[in-house]
Amino acid sequence: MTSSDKIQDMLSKYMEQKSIFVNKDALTISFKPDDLPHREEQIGQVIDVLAPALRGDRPSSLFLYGKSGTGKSVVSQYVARELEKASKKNSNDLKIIYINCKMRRVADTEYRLLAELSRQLGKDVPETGLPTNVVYKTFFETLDEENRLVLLILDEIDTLVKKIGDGILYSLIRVNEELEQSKLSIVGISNDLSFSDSLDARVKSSLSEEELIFPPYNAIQLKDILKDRSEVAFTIGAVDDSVVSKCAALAAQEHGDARKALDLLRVSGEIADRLNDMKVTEKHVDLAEDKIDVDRVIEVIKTQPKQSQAVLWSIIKLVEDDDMNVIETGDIFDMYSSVCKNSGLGCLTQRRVSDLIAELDSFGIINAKVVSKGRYGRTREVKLAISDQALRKVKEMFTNSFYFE
DNA sequence: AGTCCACAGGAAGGGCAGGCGA
DNA sequence: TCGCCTGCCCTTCCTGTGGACT
Repeated sequence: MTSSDKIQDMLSKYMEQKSIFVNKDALTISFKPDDLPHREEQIGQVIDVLAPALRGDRPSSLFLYGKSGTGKSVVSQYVARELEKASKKNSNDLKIIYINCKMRRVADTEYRLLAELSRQLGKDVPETGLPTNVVYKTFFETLDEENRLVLLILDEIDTLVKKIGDGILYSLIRVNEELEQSKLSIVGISNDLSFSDSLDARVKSSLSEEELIFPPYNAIQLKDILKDRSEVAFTIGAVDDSVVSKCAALAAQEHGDARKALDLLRVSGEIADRLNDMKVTEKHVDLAEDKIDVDRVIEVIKTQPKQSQAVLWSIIKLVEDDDMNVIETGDIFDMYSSVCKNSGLGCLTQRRVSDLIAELDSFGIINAKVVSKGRYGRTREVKLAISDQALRKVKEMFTNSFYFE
């Protein structure tokens, strides 16, 4: 039997296997449900603010706050879709642009955001090369040529402002004064409740004419959501009530995050599927919880540049060293220098390594706390923030890599 | 009260790659 | 092809800092 035959054999066995999924998409965040349980009130409020768009009036700018997985994005997109539908019926044209500012290479610089906005309006802009003021001009002109109301939804707007400041928002707000034929309205979405405090007063007052706070879901509400979705996603009887309850409870512990609840249920199903089980059990949920955590860590680390990986590897080596109780920036830099020397990697300065440590902290891979030790200086105390299981996988990944051993 | 440590972290700018228009 | 512009990664230089020590 050739290896191709073997693979074909495996694939045909896979095709013969019965799946407990009917429509797995229903458990992903890209799924657009017909109903959004427990968000009726918020939907009504968003509609109240945005409905003037249907009469061609510019709606007040709107700000949605709430932790991750509380339904901000899904509600705003849901209302946007409905508005678009209604505007088509009324032959009152309305253009909606949705941008997730957390997406890499979409909104991490002023240039890219403006280029992306122009692109969504149908005007192609090169990825780099043009002066920013030219991209500005292109966007304004394209926007004005639209000759209609444009509703711009900026999801995770706090990451945008962290990266490039609030100047761009000021320009976007002011754009209405320069437009002759079109109108622009902004909906901002943020996970960070204190976000608006960091804004310039003028931006703050114009951007948050209307504000809405999305409360977290509780376990009972999460259970309702999961139940609805699992009925679409799974074959009848594949998921017990207890499994849904467990996923809901675990996600409720994590500030009522519906995304986490859906992930848990989906991965539990995938695990059951792979084990050829025709029913999802609580055991699968436990396995799913571990898997999600490990996958997240590995994914983050894999996408880091070599230098950042070398810093993390240095930290892991120090943690493994029994003599080290507390790991500090200086220790990490020394270890990092020797890792670089052994691996032939170019050695960065301590200043840069300090930034890489801060980055690893922001990814949740390590915990870095700035402490002062009196006359022995100021430093960061660093601990690993990943589970033993994830650590094992990470070590495996590093020792198998070309660079580190 | 003053000193001093070991950094944190801000600011400025260099060098590079990718891309544009002339 | 050249000059210019951008983002990105990095270095260099610098000021700031909390609290143990003197």
